[in-house]
Amino acid sequence: MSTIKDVAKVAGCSISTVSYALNNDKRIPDITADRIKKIASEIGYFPSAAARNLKKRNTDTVLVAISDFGGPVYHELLDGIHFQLAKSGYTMIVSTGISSNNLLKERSADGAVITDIHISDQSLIQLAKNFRPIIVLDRRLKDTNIYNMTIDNHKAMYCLTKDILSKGYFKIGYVHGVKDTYDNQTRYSGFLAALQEKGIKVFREYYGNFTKPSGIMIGAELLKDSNLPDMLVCANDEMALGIMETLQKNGKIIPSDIGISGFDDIDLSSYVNPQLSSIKVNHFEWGKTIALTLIKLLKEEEVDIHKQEGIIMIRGSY
Amino acid sequence: MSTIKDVAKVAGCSISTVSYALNNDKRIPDITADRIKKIASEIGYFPSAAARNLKKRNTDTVLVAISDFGGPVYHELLDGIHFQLAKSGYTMIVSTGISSNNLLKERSADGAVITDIHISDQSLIQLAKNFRPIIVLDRRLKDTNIYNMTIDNHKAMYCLTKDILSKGYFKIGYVHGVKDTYDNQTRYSGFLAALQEKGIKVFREYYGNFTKPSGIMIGAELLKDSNLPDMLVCANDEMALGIMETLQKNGKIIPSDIGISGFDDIDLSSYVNPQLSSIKVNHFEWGKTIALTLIKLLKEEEVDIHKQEGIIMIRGSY
DNA sequence: GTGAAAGCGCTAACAC
DNA sequence: GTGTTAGCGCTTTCAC
Repeated sequence: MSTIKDVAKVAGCSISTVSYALNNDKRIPDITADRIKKIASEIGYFPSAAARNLKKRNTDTVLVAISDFGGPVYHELLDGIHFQLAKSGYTMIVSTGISSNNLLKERSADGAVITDIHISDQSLIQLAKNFRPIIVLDRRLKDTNIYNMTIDNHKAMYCLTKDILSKGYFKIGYVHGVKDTYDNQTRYSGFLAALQEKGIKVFREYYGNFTKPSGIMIGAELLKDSNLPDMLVCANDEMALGIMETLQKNGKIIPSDIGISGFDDIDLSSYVNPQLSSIKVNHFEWGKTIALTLIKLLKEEEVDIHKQEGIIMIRGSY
Repeated sequence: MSTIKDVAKVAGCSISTVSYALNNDKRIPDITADRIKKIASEIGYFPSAAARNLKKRNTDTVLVAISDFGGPVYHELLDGIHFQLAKSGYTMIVSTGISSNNLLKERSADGAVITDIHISDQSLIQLAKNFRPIIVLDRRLKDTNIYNMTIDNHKAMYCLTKDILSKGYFKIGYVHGVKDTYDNQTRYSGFLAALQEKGIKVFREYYGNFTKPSGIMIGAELLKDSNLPDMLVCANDEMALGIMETLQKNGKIIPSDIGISGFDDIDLSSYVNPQLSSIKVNHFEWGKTIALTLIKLLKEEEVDIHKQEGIIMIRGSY
């Protein structure tokens, strides 16, 4: 492993000159700088992140902490964040579980984006005190260094429900995800707002947990019911898909017997028949916005945090 | 930001005692150690990764560099690697693109797992010189610090083809992925080996690029052909799915008109009708094996590198 | 059992 | 334009 000293030795100058040259300090004339850079590359020198981070007290790195790598939603989000970060000269690292904790508390990044329900509000608040800005995507949380950027669930669900109502549906059931999550609550509230505006009551409510198996169970429950809703608004696609599959297997026709809608627009929703109407978010764009916001925060510039809009995808399922 | 000095001040001892206590050095009696730990936690002290890494010349961190976050295969692999790494006290970071390069060259991790075709063999070899062990999953490459761990494509494809032959198919076509990739070559060679064993010639070969659109194009090409193969062995699922969709849309019945098989067993392959026969790898287990191997390498223990076996999933598509 | 001190590889203030 | 040097926050050797 070569160090800055080795470069200085070969170049016949001091280590500070090497440092200046490699960091493009204007005081070093181009000829000298180029010579030094050439030497550095010849002997295969790269500055040590550890040493630089220690001295500069920053890492030029952003951490993205996620729950797991299997979520159907994250890919474009991560790609979008990385795209913007790279463009601005930052390095992005992604982590899960205990690794996220280690990286956060030992300050291995200058800022972080969190979408990991396994990290409690408590420990996030504690971590944030020692840390630089943290953007949370999966909850609302107000504290030092913590910023919330969420999808405008309420608005998107409100618009979707208005569209459903305009199609003449009125026996409308709602399928909840995990009850006290931010996503479930805000989606539900948007749904309710649209119904209330028309003076319509919720026909029935069902309780799932955002997974397909919970949708399958709700589907089975529905089949026993002689007085079915004519429309089912689901808090996410996975449950909607589970319900749809169960209903169709048992001879129900969608959308003529019963309409159904989801939220998230996962890939599979375009593969089923009829295609599932849902709400989609341009995650790549959202990722870019998040990264841009975090970069401003890191530079201590003014930020104006806004919610990401959902896009309503009306297809064949209602 | 509190440092080790702050803890020492409050505890009324030297920084070395704090360091010993926090690192569970047996020389410090439990009573003292506990007192110091309590103080540290009270003032919210966590050691700085940068300082520790610089002094210890290691990071206890492993980097996993991937092509992008959208690949259908990676989730369980990453989860498997993380599971094992966490169990052994390592932190895992995942990165793509330029970030991977930065992290690698600045030695932000002690070892790395690479599955990113965008990193050239050349730069990998160069990076590996300065770096600690690197395990590559997506190619064969022999050099200092570089270790290959791959799926036994040849064997899996050989076994699948043998099974296909035993079902009586003999006009067998092969659908290539990107021609000169490791995956394509080894899968093809397994296919050929099984045919040769029976003295059967390849009926026809088709050339795709591992994507669904390329499968769709091959499907269109097939439809123009009056003398179709009776079986299509594809280098991966995505192409197989594209072909299948195109053929079915045009009235061909699978498997009676033509059989088809894939490789990778992506989720979607169980959703189509008939379900696609394919080769599956237990990626979570494979991830654990990879992590275990890397940990041994980091500890400079003996390793015995073996290929991961594929599991043949015979379903309805042939 | 505890402390003083050296030093990991850099950056940057300061001197010339 | 270049060099000397202090010091970032730790770990660890050595002394006591």
